[in-house]
Formats: sequence, structure tokens, C-alpha cells
Amino acid sequence: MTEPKRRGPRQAEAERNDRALLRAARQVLADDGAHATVAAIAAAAGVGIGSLYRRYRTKEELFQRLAELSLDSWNQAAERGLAEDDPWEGLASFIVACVEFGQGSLAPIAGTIKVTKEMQAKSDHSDELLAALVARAHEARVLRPDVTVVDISLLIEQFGRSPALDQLRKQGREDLLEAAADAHRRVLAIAVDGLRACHPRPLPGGPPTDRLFTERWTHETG
Amino acid sequence: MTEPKRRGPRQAEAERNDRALLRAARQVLADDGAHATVAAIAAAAGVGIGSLYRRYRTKEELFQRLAELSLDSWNQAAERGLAEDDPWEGLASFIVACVEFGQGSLAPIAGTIKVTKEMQAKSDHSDELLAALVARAHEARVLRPDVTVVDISLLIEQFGRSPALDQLRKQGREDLLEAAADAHRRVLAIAVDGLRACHPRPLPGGPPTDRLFTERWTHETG
DNA sequence: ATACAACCGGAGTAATTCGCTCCGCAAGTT
DNA sequence: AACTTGCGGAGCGAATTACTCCGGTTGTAT
Repeated sequence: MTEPKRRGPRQAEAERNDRALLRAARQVLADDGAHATVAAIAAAAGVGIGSLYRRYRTKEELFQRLAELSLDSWNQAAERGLAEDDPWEGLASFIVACVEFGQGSLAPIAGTIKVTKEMQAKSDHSDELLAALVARAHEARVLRPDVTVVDISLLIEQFGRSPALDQLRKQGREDLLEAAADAHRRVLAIAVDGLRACHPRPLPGGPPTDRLFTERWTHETG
Repeated sequence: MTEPKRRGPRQAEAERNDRALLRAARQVLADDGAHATVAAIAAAAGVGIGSLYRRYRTKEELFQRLAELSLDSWNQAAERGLAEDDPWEGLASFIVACVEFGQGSLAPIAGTIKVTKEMQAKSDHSDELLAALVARAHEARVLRPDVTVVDISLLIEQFGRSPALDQLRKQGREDLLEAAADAHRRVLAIAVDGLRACHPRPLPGGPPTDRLFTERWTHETG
């Protein structure tokens, strides 16, 4: 067993709280961007501030953990995509999955995340997976030929947050949240269709540099 | 003459400053979202805070003016689009123009804007113009049939800000700004191509309500 | 030159906000 | 009942914010 022993009587509650905190952090980050507060995160999780700081020594440590989990989710989505038979469906479902679990909520805090060696390894792996998804779609001639992995990554990031959904949530208009989420998925579907190989005109500008991604995170030397 | 007399010796500088302030406000809003500070706006305009407050009594008054000007830009872009002969190019160039001048920078402060009667009239007009653009594209069978005006509006809003560009600007990476802007235009071109009538599969979900737009602004009774 | 008017810049202020600590209390276990 | 473990949130110091106020600067008139 990996964790053979419960160390305290209220360990189960602690684990539930931890999951709730991570869920809430993603949510609040999506809503409020870079200036999400710990009070808001704790409140959204239905947990006291004290409980947050017992598990994470600082706000940054929580965000760090969130970034790591997001990388895992990204990789799982990519592997599910590769497992699909149809190359197009594999790529499209990967994109939708990444947008769905809120990959884009990390963008506002990307500059504050320290990339550990472990995360770097996961990131390299995710690059390979995405490259494989794109290569397979190219070979099947279902993806327009001048689309690169950077284009896909930027598309996912672009749809990671929904301005309309953010504002409605901040205004407490619960009645429109569902409609806004549906509409967001609709617009994403439009954009994904724009990736199909049925468009004769080449895309404007040259292929984008991957420096747009590699140089936006601060790396650890140790 | 509408403005026959200069009232003071430094009037020209004052007008330059006003234009710089509005430009800077759009920029900073795009970068920092809802918590853009007056100090940042004044600094970006190369102007003292005092000069900002001589022209606008409060921060909100500046944002209000910005919203009004944005509506004008929107309408001008729509009229240029209608003036084009090709229905598709008209619609596409309208979308690109709206994204380009930073229409989306207003999304984070949409909830704080008071819509005056004058603005309401301009807004109604813009609705008609966009409806005309979409109807013309539908009649020419160049726009996929289940796309609505709300879809177009949401698409414009979605691309109004670029997460990558925002972060790079905040990090001061001037060397990558151009590349990021190019990449952003590329991804937008992909999404716009997704609107073309060459995609057989219908979009997911029903047509979105326009309540997603009408109910997000606070209206004035007077 | 001198006096004056118009406008500029930004240090200072009061109020708010934020990350984080600390401690009294409740829930299990024995 | 005694004890252990984890919970919640009031409160603190530091940082940030919108806005005011006034000494300085620029351009015009005499």
C-alpha cells in the first residue's frame, strides 16, 4: 500500500478539503485571474482560511500544485486522444477536453510558477504527445497542412477562459451560466472546425515560434 | 466652426494628452483586466495622474468614455464591412477589425458601465448593422447556416484579449510581442474559417440567447 | 523683460485589501 | 473523561488604491 496508515482521526475530512481547495482554486482563478485571493478560494471551497494554510505554506505553493495537476490532466487528455481510432476525433476531443477542465485558468499566473525538474519532464512528455496527435492528423490529411502544434496550444489557451462566463459568474447570474457555457462550447466548435483540411487559403503570417511557450515560465536551476 | 477659439495657450498639449490617455486606458485594460489602476494608465500615456483627473472626474468616467468610443469603432467597422462587395470578406474583415482595436478590452469592466440613452441608441444601431452583415452572408450561402449574430459577437469577445500577449507584455518581453500578435491573428483566422459554409455537421447545442449580451450591462433609467 | 494664465506632474492621504498567523473550539479515538 | 488532530476565522502589518493639492513649467500679452 502506498499510504498504509491514517495518522489522525479526521484524516478523511482533510483529504476531502484538499480536493475541494484545488477545485475551488481552479474556479476562482478562472473568475478573477491573477488577483484571485486566498479568502475567495477558501470560501469557494467551503473551508476556512486556516485549513488552506495547513496544507500549503503559501498561496504560491497552492498554485504550484495546481499547475502540476493541470499538466497531468493535459497528458491524460492527450493519451485518450491518441487512443481514439479516428485521427481527427482524437485531436478534436483532446482540444475540447483541455478547454473543459480549465487549462486556461493557469495563464494569468504562468509567470509566477516555478518549473521544477519533475514538471519539466511532464511538460516534455506532453509536447511529445501533442506532436504525435498533430502528426497523425497531418498524415491522415484531415488537418490543414500549415497548422502547427503551437497553433493548437494557442487555440486551447485562447479558449481556456470565457469572458462572458467570467462576468456572469461574478454578477451571480446563476440562471445564465449554463447558457453561457453552452455558447462557449459552440464557439469552440466553430474554431476547431477551422482547423480542418477543407480550407484552401494558407494562414496569414509564418509559423509561430515555440518561444511563445518555452520562455513564459520561470525555470529552476536546482 | 464648431470649436472656433482656443481657450488657453497649452490647449494643443491637452488634446494630445487626452488621446494618449484613451489609447493607454485601452492598452492597460487589455493587460490587467478589471483591476487596471489609474497610475498605470497615466504612466502608459506618459502623463501625470493630475492630468488624468483634470479631464475625468473619476476612473469610471474615463471607462465610460472609452466604452462610448468603442461602440463608435464597432459601428465604423461594421459599415466598412457592409461597404465591401464580397459578403464573406465584409463579415470577416469586420470581425478582424473589432478584435484588432481591442473591443474585448471592455469585457472585464462591462458590469461597471452605465449605459446612457445615447449609448443605447448606438448599440441598437450596431445590432442592426451586424444583423445585416450576417444576413447578407447567409443569403450568399458563404456562412454556415446555423451561425447567429450572437455566435459572431461571442467569437469577437473571445478573441478580444490574448492571454499570451497579456502575459508577455506584463513581463516586459518586448522582443516577443510582435510574434505573439502575429500568432494571435493566425488563430483568429483559423476560427473565422470555421464560420464558412463548408462544414456539414451542425453546431452543438441550440442557438444561443441574446440575453448573454443584453443582460450584462447596467442600464440607466433616466 | 515682466506679469499672468493655463496646464502639468507627482508626492501625500485616507481607506481599503491582502497574505498570513494564532488560538479557541469541535470532532474522533481510546 | 482525557487526549489528539484538525477546523474556522478574527485580526495584524504591509502593500495598494483612488483621488487631492500645490509648487512648477510653458506659452502669451504687454
